[in-house]
Amino acid sequence: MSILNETLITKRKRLIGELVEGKKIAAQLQTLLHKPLKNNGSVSAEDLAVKILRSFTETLFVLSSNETSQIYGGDRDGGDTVASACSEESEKKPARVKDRRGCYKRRRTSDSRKTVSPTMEDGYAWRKYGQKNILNSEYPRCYYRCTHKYEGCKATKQVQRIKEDPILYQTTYFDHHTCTDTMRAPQIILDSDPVESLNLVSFESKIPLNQDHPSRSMIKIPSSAKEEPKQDTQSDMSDIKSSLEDSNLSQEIVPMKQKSSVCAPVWDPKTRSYDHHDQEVVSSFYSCTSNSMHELDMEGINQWCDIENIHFD
DNA sequence: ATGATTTGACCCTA
DNA sequence: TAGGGTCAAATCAT
Repeated sequence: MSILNETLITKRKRLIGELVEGKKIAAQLQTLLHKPLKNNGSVSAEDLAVKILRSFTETLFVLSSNETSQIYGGDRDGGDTVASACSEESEKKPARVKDRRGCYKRRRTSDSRKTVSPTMEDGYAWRKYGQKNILNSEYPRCYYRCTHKYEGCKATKQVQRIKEDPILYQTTYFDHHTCTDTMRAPQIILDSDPVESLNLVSFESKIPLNQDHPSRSMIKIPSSAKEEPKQDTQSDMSDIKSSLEDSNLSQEIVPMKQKSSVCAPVWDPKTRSYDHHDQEVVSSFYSCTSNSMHELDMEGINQWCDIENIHFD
């Protein structure tokens, strides 16, 4: 069996595993939502929501990554690793190194994955390390690296607003996260845009998933929708609800459960993925255009997305 | 005090 | 050599 086939099978298994896990946790969340008072606190609704979101993000990440980078792990000739040798050496050098010659190589574009999204959030913890004005670009390009760089994770990304559609961000990812799940823990963020807030939920890693940690969900109260999202406001799930109410968004929310009808969300391909040739590879990121996500109809979702019955040829 | 962001300098590559 | 990617001191935020 070829390496390519083995990789595809591994990828499929990972996708199925993530989706099945997500469904399982969603079912737990459903139970919890129906009997919130009987929960003794061993697992919170937020924990479950966080796990679901992490599962979806992993799935989307696998789908949006190209085969080549899956196979070679993004460093097949050693030329893609930017500043890796430099960072290793810099740990030994306490002061600023003036001579940075040979410190890094310009990365190649062959192992990049592009996405276009109304939010910069993607479920990972990033640290900004630079910003540049780009020629003929109206908006600066921001450079991020994984928060866990010094633990060995080489993932980086570049984010830039799209000139033609400034509410959208084009994100280019380089390398893959090698930081483990124990390093990652999503935080729920509702996008700053009032409408997107209802439809797009993203999260970023800050604390270990498996740690017994106080609630760290966050919400962006709709403010200036044009501002770049900041992620420093902590609140719990009740805060999210009250925030929505405070921001008058609750008036726009239509309960999802409507009599006996199965209500499946309507997905809008706002976010697209591209390979390094700018060819659209999969419409893997969708935002829900329905304003009816206030109450989850898990039965409907189960029918709408029978994950465990997915078969691959 | 600690961690994140800003920003100018430095360096590499097309 | 210009443009783009990264570093790291200074600054800001918590």
